[in-house]
Amino acid sequence: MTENDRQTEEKIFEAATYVFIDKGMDGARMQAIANHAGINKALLHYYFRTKDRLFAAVFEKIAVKILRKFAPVFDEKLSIEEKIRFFFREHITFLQENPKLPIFILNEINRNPARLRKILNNIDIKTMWSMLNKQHRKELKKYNITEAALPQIMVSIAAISVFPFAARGILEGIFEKIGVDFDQYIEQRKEFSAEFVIKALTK
Amino acid sequence: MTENDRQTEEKIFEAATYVFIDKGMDGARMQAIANHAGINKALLHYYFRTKDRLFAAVFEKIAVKILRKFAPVFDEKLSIEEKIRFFFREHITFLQENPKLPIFILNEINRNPARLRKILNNIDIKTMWSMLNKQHRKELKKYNITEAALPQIMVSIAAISVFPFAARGILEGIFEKIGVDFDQYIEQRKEFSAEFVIKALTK
DNA sequence: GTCTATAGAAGGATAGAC
DNA sequence: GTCTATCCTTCTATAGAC
Repeated sequence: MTENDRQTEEKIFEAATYVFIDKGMDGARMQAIANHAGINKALLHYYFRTKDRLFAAVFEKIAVKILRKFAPVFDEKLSIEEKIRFFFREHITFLQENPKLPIFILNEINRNPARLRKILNNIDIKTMWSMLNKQHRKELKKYNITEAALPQIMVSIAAISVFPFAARGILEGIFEKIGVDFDQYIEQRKEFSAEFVIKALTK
Repeated sequence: MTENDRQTEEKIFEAATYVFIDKGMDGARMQAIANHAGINKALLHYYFRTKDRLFAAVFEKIAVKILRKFAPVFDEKLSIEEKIRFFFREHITFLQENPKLPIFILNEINRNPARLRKILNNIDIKTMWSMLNKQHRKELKKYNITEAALPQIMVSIAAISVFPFAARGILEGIFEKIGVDFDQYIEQRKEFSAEFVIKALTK
C-alpha cells in the first residue's frame, strides 16, 4: 500500500466517521461520505467494498477508542475515591470533545448487538472484573458495599457521566426555558458528579 | 369518521408505533408497517399522507405519554424523599414495560430537535420549575442543596433510571461475561437507586 | 487509483378500479 | 375505504475508460 493510498483511505475513513456519527448507519448516505472526503462514490467501494463494511470499520475504531478511556478504572494504584474523581473529570472532558458519540454508540449497539459482541470477545472482561474486586476488597468493606451492589454503582457512575450527552436534545429544550446554559452545566458537572457519588457511597 | 375507519386508523397507528420504536424513523419501512397492520401500503398514505406525518403522530403520542409519567414529581403533597422513592419505583417499572422507548426517544430527538420543541411549547416548564422550587424550599435548605445544584440532581436521577435501558445492549454484553442477569438487575435497581440518591443528598 | 456513467434494487407515494 | 399496479426518486453497487 503506497503513501497515496493510505492518504485516500484515511480521508474516506475520517469522512465516514463524521457522517456515520452524525446520521447513524441508516441515515448516512455514501454520497454524503464521498462529498465530505472530496472524492467520488466509486472510490468508497474500491476501498471498503460495501457500506456495511465501512460502517463496521468505523464502529470498531470508535468502540476501541472508548474502551481505552475506561481502562484507567482498572489501574490499581488509585483508591476508589481517586478513581471516581479521575473518571468524571476525564470522561466528561472526553465527551465534551465528542458530544455525539453516546447517542451514536447506544443507538447502533441496540440496532445491532452482534457488532459489540465481536469486540467484547477480544477483551477478557471476567478477569478485569475480578481484578477490580480484588484490588478494592478492603475499601469495599469500609464503604459497606456488597459485591452485588458493585454493578449497580458502576452503571450509575457511567449513567451520570453519559446521560446528559445522550439526552442533550431534551435537556437543551428544557434548559432554554429555565435559563440554564448547557455547556456551563456540563463544566460544573465534572465536580458535582464526583462529590455526588462519593457522598452516596460514604456511610 | 365511522367506527370502521377508527379501527383501521388505530391498527395502523399501533403497527407504526411498534415498527418506529423498533427500527427508528430512518430504519422503518412503510411496507413493514403495512405488514404489521395487516393491510397494504396505499392505506397508510390514505390515512396519514406521508411517512413523516405518520412518524410525527406516533412520536407526539409517545412523548406525551412519557411526560405524564414525570408529572407526579410536581405533586406537592410528597416530600423529596417520597418523591425519589416514588419516581424510581414507578419509572423503572414503566421502562420494564417499554424497554425500547429510551433509545428511541433519545435518538429521534437528537436527529430532529424541532419535534421536541413543538411539544415543549405546549407546556409551561418555567412555572412548573419555580413551583417545584417553592414547594421544597425548606427541604432543600435542610439538605443543603443550592438552586444551581437542583438541575444536576434531577438529571442524575433521570440518568440512573433511564441509562440502563438506553445502554441495554452494552450491559447485556458485559453482564453475560460476569454472570449478571439483566432483568434481575433492573428489579433490584428500583430499590438501589432510591437509596443511592437519598444517601447522596443527605449530609 | 480515480473517474464517469449506469445498472439494479428498494422505498415512498399515487392512480385508478372496485 | 381498500386494493392492485405502477410511477418516480433515491441509493448502493458495479462496469469500464483513463
